[in-house]
Amino acid sequence: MQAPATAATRAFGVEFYARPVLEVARALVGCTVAHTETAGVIVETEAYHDSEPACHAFVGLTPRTRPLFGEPGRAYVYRSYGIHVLLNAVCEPEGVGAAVLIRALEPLSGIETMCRRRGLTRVEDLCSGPGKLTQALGISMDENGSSLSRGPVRIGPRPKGWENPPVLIGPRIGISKAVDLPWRFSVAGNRHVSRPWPNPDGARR
DNA sequence: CATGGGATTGACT
DNA sequence: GTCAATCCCATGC
Repeated sequence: MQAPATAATRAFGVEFYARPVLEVARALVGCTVAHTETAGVIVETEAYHDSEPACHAFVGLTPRTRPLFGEPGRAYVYRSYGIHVLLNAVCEPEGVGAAVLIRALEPLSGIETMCRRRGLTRVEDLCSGPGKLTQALGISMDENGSSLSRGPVRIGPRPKGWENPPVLIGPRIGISKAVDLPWRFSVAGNRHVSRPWPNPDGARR
């Protein structure tokens, strides 16, 4: 008996991540992230690379940045502002410090569990931010360095209907260095993106 | 060993 | 719009 091919049963191998981080950041939009019984579709990512100062790996190899310089396809998980946990996918060959920050998901399964973990009921509030989605999926610092191919956190291909999402490219959010690099990728018009893009005409929505 | 700064969020004016 | 919460860890003495 063959089990149904769910998001949790297929995952990318190391070769998916062992290439330029900008390429992976773009490719991950529309892909799935799964942990325990919860899963979502990636609708927003950002790329970080040790050649630019916004990346933690810019300072070189330290205990904190060790996973960033390690094997591609592993999770780099860290605590932000003492409160939130952020999930990254390590990219490029070993020795290069680079990763893709997963910034927002569209919930796919386990939504009741997500609501319980978040203490909320509005679906748009569950995973619309890097700290929110780790809470909704139950991802903790324990997952730092773990394999995104074997789990417990797994990232896999785009589900049906997500084969070719419209992707917007722009500057990254919430950083104070290298603010102009257009290294943020998001699904155009998606309601689960962490923050709306500024209107070209400056008008508020 | 002491200090300071976040790849954020939610509550509040 | 402003602001505080609170942990990891890099840096400097």
